[in-house]
Amino acid sequence: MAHGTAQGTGPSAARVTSRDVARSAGVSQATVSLVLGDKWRGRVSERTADAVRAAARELGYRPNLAARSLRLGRTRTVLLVVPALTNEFFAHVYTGAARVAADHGFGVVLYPSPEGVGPARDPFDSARASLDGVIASSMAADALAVVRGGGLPLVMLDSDPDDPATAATVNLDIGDGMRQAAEHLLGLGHRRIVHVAAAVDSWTFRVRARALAGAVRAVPGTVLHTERAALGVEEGRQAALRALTGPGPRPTALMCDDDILAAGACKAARRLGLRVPEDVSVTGVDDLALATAVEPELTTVTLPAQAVGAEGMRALMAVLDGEPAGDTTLPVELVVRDSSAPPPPGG
Amino acid sequence: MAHGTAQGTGPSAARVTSRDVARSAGVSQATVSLVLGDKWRGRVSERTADAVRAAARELGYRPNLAARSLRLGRTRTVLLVVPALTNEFFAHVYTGAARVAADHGFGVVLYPSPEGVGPARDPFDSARASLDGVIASSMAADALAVVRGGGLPLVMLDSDPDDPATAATVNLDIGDGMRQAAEHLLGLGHRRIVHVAAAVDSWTFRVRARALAGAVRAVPGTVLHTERAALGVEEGRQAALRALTGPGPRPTALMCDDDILAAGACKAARRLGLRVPEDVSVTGVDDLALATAVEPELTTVTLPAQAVGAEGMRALMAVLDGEPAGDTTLPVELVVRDSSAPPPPGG
DNA sequence: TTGAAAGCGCTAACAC
DNA sequence: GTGTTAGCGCTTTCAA
Repeated sequence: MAHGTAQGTGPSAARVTSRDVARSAGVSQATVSLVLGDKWRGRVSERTADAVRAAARELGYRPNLAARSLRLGRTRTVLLVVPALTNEFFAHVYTGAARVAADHGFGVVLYPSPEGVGPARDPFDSARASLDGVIASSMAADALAVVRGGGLPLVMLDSDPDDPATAATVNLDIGDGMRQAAEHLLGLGHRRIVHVAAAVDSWTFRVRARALAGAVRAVPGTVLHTERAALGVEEGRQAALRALTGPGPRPTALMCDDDILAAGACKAARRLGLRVPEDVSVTGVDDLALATAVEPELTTVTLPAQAVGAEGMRALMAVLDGEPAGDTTLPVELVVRDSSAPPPPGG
Repeated sequence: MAHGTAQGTGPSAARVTSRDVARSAGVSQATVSLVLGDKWRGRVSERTADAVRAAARELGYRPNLAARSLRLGRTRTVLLVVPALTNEFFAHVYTGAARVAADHGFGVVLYPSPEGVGPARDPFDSARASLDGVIASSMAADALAVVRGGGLPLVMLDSDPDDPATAATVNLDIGDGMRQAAEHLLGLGHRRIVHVAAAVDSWTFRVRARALAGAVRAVPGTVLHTERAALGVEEGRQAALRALTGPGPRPTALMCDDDILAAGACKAARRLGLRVPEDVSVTGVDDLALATAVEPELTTVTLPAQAVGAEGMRALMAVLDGEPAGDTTLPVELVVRDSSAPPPPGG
């Protein structure tokens, strides 16, 4: 109480340090550190410990993280790099990752790679926290270099497992998801399919294209075309429009690389006077809130986003503990809703 | 595991420090600090400066932020607390805030208050970075206490400007937005309106309700009811269902507190065999991507989310510089799209 | 059971 | 112009 107490609103009020606590409790600063760091068992008397804790509470003591980090050489903070904040998928990844991190006493700092494309600005400069490790999710190829630069343990999510610079990867079996969707449509009788593909150069989209092509080719008499679109409703609409109005017989199914493109595809169909799913079937990937917000509700591949984040963080924690951490692949599942049906009789 | 010495776990290579740079450049460590901190003009010779920079680049030197923070007592990092990551609005707030922060050499750490409701876990514990200031956006009343606890300069976004603990506020003229929407519908001839209100106790939603009630009451012969819903498509659908199937004559317009609820309202209408906008008009607030992803595209109030973030950060920067920072209110605007029209003839 | 002291990497005041 | 030095607040030996 001697000097301006702890919780002044202003920045001015001098911070309470462990020395203040020590003085107030009548012990040395080292003892404070021991007690509050929970390392006092059998080294400090119960009574002293209580006094320290009381004093700390009283003064509103908060350890200075910068000092601790400096001393320890570790920050207990990891960076999560995502291509976009606007996509729910990454919000869920964050949630899963943050939960596991918290269990280990770690914090997670989010770094949204600007615009999701192009080389990210240096996150090690922008996120001013010092970092113990990095998790990067679904990065486009050219945004990767920067993430790698830090020389920190790196776990990649939804990315090429063969990348040599990563300590571990956690992937979605997205290829299987595309296969499920394709087989669903093929089973319904569709033979002319257009892949409305994301115009993003990343592993996850390359896998989708490959799996889709494989599944469709396996059935004789099928035709697969591809239309590329940037990730957006309007872009999806335009790509679908091209697909539906191009030369030759009209496709009966549009398989979109994500739900946003699928929403655009539905709009394109509707504006052409086509009904979904009676005239055209549309499928997405992600199972965002959007998938059930639109009408008809989308048949889509649901992705365990939170599990991805959680597994990724577990892997990183293991790496930081010096344990090995291999590559994980999480299963995904098709959810059939109202945007897919057998092709029209003539189709 | 008691490893007394420095860099235990990390990526083997011991970190390059400014001492290493100094040794390599053949100067003192202080000179390195001067040069790299860009404070050398007229104190260090051009040649020495060059040598230092070359050595730093050569060795891949990165200053230890923890040490700098400790020394300076400031971190050049601010925390942005948002109720939910899944909402695009906050993603844009972040973008605006981060841009301004970067211009001032600051970084922004995002703290998504868990679940958007209920008391947030302590962000000063979770976001491990030490902080210079806090910006909080659209917080529910009960989540606020925690944010306030840090004793740091606090700027509130989209929140009660009369709150005494804040250094500054940046608000949207959301009341005016609701008024615009109401007058739009009233002007089209609607007289039975239901407010599909967010079941969230925060300033922004209280203002919406009040403004809406005021605008509707100003026109004689109008009836305004309220249905409450948690923020979600399904919840919005159910609330709208109640509104459309309740006793008495059916409302001709549903004014929703945000686009997500509006999407749900559209679904409810459609499932009842009602057309939007011919039988019921629906409006939202936010102008998310969702607003133009659904069919019909939503008439909604567009919010300058990025400007909110940018203004908030400017205010915080001012406060940190010891300058005054008042309260700002940003205008909003109704965008009329396809979900609103005159009420049906009999309506 | 407790205290004294070193030192993490950096910046800035001050000496040379 | 450049080097020396003190010290930010903390954790952790080591000595008492």
